[in-house]
Amino acid sequence: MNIYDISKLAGVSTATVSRVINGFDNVKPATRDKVLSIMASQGYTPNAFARGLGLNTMNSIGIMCADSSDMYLAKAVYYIERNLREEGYHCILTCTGYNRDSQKEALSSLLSQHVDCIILVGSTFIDKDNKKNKYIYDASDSIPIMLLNASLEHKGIYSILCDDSAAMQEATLNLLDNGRKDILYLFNSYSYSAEKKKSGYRSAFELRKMNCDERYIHYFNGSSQDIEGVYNFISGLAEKGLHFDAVLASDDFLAVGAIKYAIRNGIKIPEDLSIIGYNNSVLTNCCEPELSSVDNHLEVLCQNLVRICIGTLSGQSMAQQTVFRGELVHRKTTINKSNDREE
Amino acid sequence: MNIYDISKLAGVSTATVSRVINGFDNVKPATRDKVLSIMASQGYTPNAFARGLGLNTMNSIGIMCADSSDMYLAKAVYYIERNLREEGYHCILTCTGYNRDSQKEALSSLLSQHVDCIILVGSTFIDKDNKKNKYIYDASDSIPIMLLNASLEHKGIYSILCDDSAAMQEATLNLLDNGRKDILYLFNSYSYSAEKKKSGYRSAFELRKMNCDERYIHYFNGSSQDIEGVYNFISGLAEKGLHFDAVLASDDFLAVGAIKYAIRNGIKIPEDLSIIGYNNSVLTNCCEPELSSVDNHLEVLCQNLVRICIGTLSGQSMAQQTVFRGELVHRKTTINKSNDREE
DNA sequence: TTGTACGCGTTATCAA
DNA sequence: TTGATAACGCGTACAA
Repeated sequence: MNIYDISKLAGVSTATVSRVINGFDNVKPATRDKVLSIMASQGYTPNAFARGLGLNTMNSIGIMCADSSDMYLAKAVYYIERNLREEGYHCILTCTGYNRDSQKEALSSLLSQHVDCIILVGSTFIDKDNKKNKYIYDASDSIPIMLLNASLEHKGIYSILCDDSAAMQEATLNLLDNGRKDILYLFNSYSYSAEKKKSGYRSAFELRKMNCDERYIHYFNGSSQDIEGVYNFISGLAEKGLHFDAVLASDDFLAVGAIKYAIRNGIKIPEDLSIIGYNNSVLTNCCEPELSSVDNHLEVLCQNLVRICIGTLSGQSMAQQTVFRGELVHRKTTINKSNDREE
Repeated sequence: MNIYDISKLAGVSTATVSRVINGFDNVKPATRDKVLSIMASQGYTPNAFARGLGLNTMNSIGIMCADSSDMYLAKAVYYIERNLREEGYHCILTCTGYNRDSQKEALSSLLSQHVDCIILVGSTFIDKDNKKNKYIYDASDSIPIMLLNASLEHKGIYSILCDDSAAMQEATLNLLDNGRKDILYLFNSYSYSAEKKKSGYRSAFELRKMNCDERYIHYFNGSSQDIEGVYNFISGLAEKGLHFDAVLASDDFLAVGAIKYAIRNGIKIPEDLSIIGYNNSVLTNCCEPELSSVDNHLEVLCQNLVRICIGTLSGQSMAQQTVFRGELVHRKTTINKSNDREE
């Protein structure tokens, strides 16, 4: 069943059927009704491939993310997909992993699929050595590229992010201003976003004219599922003589490991150990005491990303960089001398 | 740059270029090399839409899931996407939500995109009233439909699932055989899979010639993010006089709520309260004590789903229903008199 | 308001 | 081993 069949049944030309399909108003109402009823009775749907060939688009958008089973990335993908779908686009999801070659391959695969736009979810796709970002710059010559939680300055690249540095600085300041001296900083990635967080931690010390001791900054090289591993990691640091009265983590799961460490060693939270996580995920609610964490308003980020994406695709000129502020959400693992806000 | 341009530059016909592209062997090596080098130098890629129009496929597969930010579904999507990508397919993801009309709409949207196959992730798409599953049966007339964690008997529908009933029965038996009398059963869905779990709970009592008291079966109507809500829910049941010495939950987050209840009320786990969750998610590791949970081997399910999917698409005759067994993973919230296996 | 005819870029069939 | 050409099904100038 194609447009020819419909046109014959309706006794009109394919052009008229096409006009009806695409809602043009220069069709006599009687003709339109007849065509519509025949299309309905035949259950006819225009062939998407033929349409794509002619119009050079199938209204599809590529979403790249390293690991859509990661809680944070999964949420991002979810928000983005829902918003795009409402706008009539469908999403091709590719989980690339963290290997750069796989990521490049996935990108060119999407390009060869002729998607209208590609969204890079998370900063793992950006290289510190800017020359190595050429694969992204090249892609942006053919279609718009959207970056979530990362930033790259280039025509055709649109960055939507939370100021992770400021958010982490705020969290660090909260700890310092509540009398914490030895803040263990845990991170598990060297991505763009992760480095920003770390710089926020450091800058807080500068701001308070304090020395930021590098011995308190530690990289956990393990899976985000392996909370027991985090516990062992922290225990190891303590056994080596490192003393700390606070833990600040670049991800909630690391902070949960710290809570485990405190509970198992009879350390009081938050009196003797304050703990702050990042992402404000469900993990914050599943431990006792509940974890204070930085919320970077992912849903808002995603809504704006889609807004800018759609705007760009419809030819409007949109902001190249859009930055939001994160927010420290206090729960039970921090002392909050100002106001003890509850969720 | 299209196949005509390449053919001109190479001084051959488009047919020959097409043969080279598709790796046919009836091309003179010298010709092939020339065409290949020209394609490479021009950075030529065949137009996917034109190819799709001719072949009536773009090697794309639709994945429907209600909520890809749900931890369990996110993992499923991840495994499926990775496996399909390896086989040369790309995935169109649609997050439908739990509303049936939205789900139907998403399904027909995928059909109109001419995907090669549709995968329904999770049993929320299946209706207890089998007549209402017509939309799935209809779809299966045009392309294969794969069901993860659900089952429907029909030509063109392939079901891959874990025997949730048996797994839940095993978990219940473990509790009963360790002397638990009053097992609170918590669930949060009426899906196919959820009903199977519940029936497993009930059948365990039958097996032990015990009475299954319906007053112990409770539906939590809230978000999986709302662990505090679960805590309140359980507290409410206790305050109303319900006594229980075990909690069995259809999802880990419900079980975590039970752990909170025990901790805050000074109830000893597992001595005075045994708790078992379901899905064996990361939540099992982020609480203290760590949660025993049923693992339904999601990765294996997904691998097999993709295997069967690919087989079907390549014309092979594949199993209509494939069932795996779940497994109770003991951690710190259960007594395991047989063997205390650790992860 | 409607119809004709061509272009979109492939693949596949057939003939050479 | 190669080439000419007809599909594939739609959108759209252009003509009427």
